[in-house]
Amino acid sequence: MPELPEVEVCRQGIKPHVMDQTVSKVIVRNAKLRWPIPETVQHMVDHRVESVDRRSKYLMLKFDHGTLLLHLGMSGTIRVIDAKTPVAKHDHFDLVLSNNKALRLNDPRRFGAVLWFANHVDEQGLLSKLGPEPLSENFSYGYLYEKAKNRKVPIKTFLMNNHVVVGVGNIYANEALFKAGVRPTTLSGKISKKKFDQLTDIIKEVLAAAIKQGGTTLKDFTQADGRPGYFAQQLLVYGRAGEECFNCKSILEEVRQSNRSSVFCPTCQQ
DNA sequence: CCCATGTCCTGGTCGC
DNA sequence: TGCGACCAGGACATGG
Repeated sequence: MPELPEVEVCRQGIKPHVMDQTVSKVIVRNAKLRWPIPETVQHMVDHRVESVDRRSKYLMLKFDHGTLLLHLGMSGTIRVIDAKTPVAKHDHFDLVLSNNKALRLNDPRRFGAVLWFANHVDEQGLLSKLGPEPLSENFSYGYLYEKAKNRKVPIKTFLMNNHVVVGVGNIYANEALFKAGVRPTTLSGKISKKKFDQLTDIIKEVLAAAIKQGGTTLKDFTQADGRPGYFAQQLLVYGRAGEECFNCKSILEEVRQSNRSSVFCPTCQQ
């Protein structure tokens, strides 16, 4: 569920409740996430949240003496709740705040992460090799073209590589390539600068549109099954293999690339 | 049994 | 041959 738009929506949603609050308690119910939750998360107690930022799909809560890094993995969700809300299955971590609310992480598959870094988080290896934010000015015309020179990896795999650009997951990679009329299997190094620049615009548009609708996801989030469907209606190719292309009625095809499914229109994406 | 929105790590390949 | 960049696939855990 968490692609970049949802993480950004999550950030915007939790920020007003968390900003400037002091941590009163840190509860670790299950430390076994992607990496063990370190004991040092207790260092947050009695310190104030100074900012709520995002880099790639990482949420960053900054304190005067360090940074809490949160990643939702494949199945994580974060909610701001009353601190006394009964614990549910897979509620692994709470950050209890002085306003009697808590930031609660639920993550069935436990691919997420909760990490504490004293001082400068940006120097850590996790963030140091990441490509530009797709919605920033650093992701500009010419960037993808230069980065793709001499690369033989298929464009779909290229776009999903965090060292190239962050936040483009499987769903949005499929969608952006359809909108750009580029077949996912096309070798990156063979794509023209013009087409790459067009793709740059489309990636920004698709992600921005998804963030805009993300509010709905957050609002519906407390519902029983919590499964967001907000983007499902918007998807043009993802999950639609075997169905008709909305543009030309051809039957959409599916291939597997790097162990992930790619869906494309054989007519519109030559 | 199949599949699944992420991403780190390993080991192999390629090209200079 | 060496080295570094690049790349495919495995691994993680749970649920539908």
